[in-house]
Amino acid sequence: MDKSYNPRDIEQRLYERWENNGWFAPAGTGQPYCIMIPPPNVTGTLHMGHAFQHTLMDALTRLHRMQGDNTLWQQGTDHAGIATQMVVERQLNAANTTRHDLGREAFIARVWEWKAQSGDTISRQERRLGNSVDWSRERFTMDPALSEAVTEVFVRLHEEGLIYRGKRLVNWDPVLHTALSDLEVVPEDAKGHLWYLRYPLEDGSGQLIVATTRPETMLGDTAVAVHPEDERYRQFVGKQIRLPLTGRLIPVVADAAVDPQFGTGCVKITPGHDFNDYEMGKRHQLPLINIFDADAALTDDVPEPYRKLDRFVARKRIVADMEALDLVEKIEPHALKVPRGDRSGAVLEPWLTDQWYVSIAPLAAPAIKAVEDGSIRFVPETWAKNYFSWMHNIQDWCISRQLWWGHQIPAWYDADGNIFVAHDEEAAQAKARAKLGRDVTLTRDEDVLDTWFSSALWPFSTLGWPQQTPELQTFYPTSVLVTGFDIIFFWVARMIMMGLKFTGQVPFREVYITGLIRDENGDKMSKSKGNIIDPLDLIDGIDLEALVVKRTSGLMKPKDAARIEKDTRKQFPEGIAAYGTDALRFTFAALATMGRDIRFDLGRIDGYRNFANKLWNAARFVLMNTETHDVTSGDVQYSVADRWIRSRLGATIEETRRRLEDYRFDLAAQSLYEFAWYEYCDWYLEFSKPVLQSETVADALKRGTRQTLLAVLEAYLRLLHPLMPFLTEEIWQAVAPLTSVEVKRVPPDAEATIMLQPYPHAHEFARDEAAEKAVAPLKALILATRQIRGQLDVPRSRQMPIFVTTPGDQEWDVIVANGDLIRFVANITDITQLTASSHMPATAMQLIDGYAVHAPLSSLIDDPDAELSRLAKRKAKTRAELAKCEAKLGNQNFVANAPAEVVAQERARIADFNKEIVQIEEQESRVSELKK
RNA sequence: GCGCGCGUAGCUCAGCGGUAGAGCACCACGUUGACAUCGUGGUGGUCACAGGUUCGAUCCCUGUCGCGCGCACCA
Repeated sequence: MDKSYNPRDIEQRLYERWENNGWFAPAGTGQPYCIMIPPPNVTGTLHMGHAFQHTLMDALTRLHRMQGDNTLWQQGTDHAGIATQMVVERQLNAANTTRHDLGREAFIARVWEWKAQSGDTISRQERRLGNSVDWSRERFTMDPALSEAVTEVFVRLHEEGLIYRGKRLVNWDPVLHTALSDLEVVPEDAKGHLWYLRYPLEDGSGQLIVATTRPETMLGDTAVAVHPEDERYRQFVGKQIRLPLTGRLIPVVADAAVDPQFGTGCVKITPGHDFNDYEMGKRHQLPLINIFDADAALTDDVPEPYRKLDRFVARKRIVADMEALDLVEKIEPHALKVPRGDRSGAVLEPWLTDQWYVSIAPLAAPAIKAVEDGSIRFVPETWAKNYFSWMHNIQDWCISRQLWWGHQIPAWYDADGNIFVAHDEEAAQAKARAKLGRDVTLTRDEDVLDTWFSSALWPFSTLGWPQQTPELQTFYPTSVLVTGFDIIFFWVARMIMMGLKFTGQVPFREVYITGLIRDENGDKMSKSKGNIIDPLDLIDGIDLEALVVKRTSGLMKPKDAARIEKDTRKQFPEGIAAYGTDALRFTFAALATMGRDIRFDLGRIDGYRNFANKLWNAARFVLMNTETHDVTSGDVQYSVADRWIRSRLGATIEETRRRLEDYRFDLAAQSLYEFAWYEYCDWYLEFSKPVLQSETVADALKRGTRQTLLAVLEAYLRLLHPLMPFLTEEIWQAVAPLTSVEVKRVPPDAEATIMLQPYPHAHEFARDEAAEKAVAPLKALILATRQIRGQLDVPRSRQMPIFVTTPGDQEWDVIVANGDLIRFVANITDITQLTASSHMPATAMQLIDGYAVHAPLSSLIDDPDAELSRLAKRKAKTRAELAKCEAKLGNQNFVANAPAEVVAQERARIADFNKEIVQIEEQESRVSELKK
């Protein structure tokens, strides 16, 4: 092995080997375990959020595969209708052409080209992240088989009356020229105005003043409404108003939906362009006037001067004209929410169109029940609340989109407007013939389905539904869905509804909701903010110039470039270092705390890269001390240290397994980190050195230590593998052959891989209380000696003797038995038990856990004050603690009410502190002697 | 307006009724054969604030403040 850990050298090579051996495909003989990847959009590349979630999914997948489960991680991508169409349209615009120039067929061909390219990029990224997805089963939402599932679902829902075509107001995107579902509307805070307009009564008896944020819609007004109880206006109800600018007569109606407190209490009613007004219009049988076209410009149904004007131009014009007529009472500033499309950012317009809808209530009821009765469990549970509140208020789902890229709706129309929904044109024709008794000319609906319609089927469409395939029977319902809270409504809820509807079973048993990855300031990462980090740049590194170019090119608003460049240069003056996939993955795991967004902190990945390097070097140490020896045959004797580290590994296995089961990847990572660094490397490797380097230690004992070094490392690598797949495989390949563990190979003549070895069980490394207890005095003495050295600047290279007192004789026996070890690790000459009659030279003293360690230092004679000040500090600390304890025990209520255990513990502490103070004071007087 | 989350060391975050933790940063010392991507020691905290419950509260409850998010309203 090389002296330094270099991830670049190992990662790609290993991934190819795993993939080429087909080890990602389900092959376990145990329970089925399946995770459906949330299919990334083929709009571009994977971002940090993907990399994060994929790390967790891969960890779970690898864990279960090692446990022998029949494990499938289903890979695939999503066609992402609007988003992808926009990307390709933008490319066309850049080339000074449009999709309309190309025509539908050529345009779609063009999108397929883009899909191939983007899909390749995504695959490459997945591979670099080490994701053990089953590539042989990769799916795309517009694959023929998946499209067939979409058609099947559409036809069946239509047959049951759960899909219907309706004419009503929808959220219309006047830039993209498509309808959107409610979920795709993002209300944005805006500063606008409230215009108070005078509407004269037809009989000349006065006027009503209406307040509106959208004066241009007055051209479509068909009533003015007041609250029925509103005394101010009761007399006007039923009268007619002469609508200014148009001269139309509209009634004054009374409706309880009017808020008398708002504005003047009079509302202009525009049923054609406002959801509330639409409802009110229905209640009062008001006519509906459509004043906007698909671009949200005014139609020919308005007075001539305003025709063809854009809505915002028309607004100015109308306000000016009203002012000229002295019909504007006043204008107030007003904060409002403007509805914008989540993709285009355009201000949406409520618009009357024909669209397809899913009748949602019958689907929602069982989906609510599934979460209520625990068939599906949210982790963390708090997200179930959000799910319920949305599901209880859910509205019918508008599924048709006026786009080209997507699943075309399987509906055909004849010349009379009859609708025939069927799997294909032939079947539609058959239906027409059955109904009309003759052949007719059919035209297919041009619209496509909301992209989430096919995503909703993903858990079963990828497994072959509507066919009852073996895969479907084996892997459905899937085990867990790992995704972000931002798509609970878009995706999770809809999968549950569709899954229950078409398979009769839940699509997954658990939903693990991750936090969102944010930048170091807590901002969402986005291209326009210029704060995106490509996960591959963390793996491979990137220099500053390349990073700046990457962040500033292809911006929607090119003028952001200067700011982005400045911020980037400030934050990454050196660019980004190459950390490797394992370090990135471990960082994601360590940051994956429950129910909290994640600020991505480069400091963390730095630390975990170092961790990888630490393991690498620990492995080198183990190998260079074991490779040239026959470790597996001959007598074996285990030292206290050997038994201790085995016991600690057992505890770590237990902890890690438990944490992974709870989806506490952060705590699993922490337990793995702490064991490797603070126990195995910091202590056990040091303990092993005196044994291995001694010329007098028995071979059996050396063999015991070598076996332990190897066995603990080998099992630990398996324990860590789900989080750091590459490093663990690379080291394991070198380590496993030296151990006596039975290596699993499938088939028997196959190459060995850590991927398919069993995940460690705690019982393989049983707890050894006696060993754990025995190591405590060794650590205490070594730590105390180091503290003396550290605080008095005594270099480690300077040997010295120590005098010690122990809490009891047992501990002293342990110290005697392991004297060589302590002497070696702490670089000590002699260890002498301190008795009342001991004669000591000038010493520095350190107390720790009931042990006192004295180190004779000639330098103390020159500077006793250094020691005295250390002692004074320690005494103050001890006294403070003592005072707290005494206060507690002085409280009768505490003694009476606290558990006996706690009271006893406090009493013991008081005794310990008192003993410490005596020891400190004795030492103080000894040192003071030196000053004389 | 309803709901949710968060506020712990300079920074990023664990913890959670009984002696406040980690990484990074910082200070001092140190290259002996695993590792300077390192080792050893150290500095650093009224656990946002105020009440309450409790023998005991960073932890449980109530309220306040601050930050973020979702839903609803929004003429």
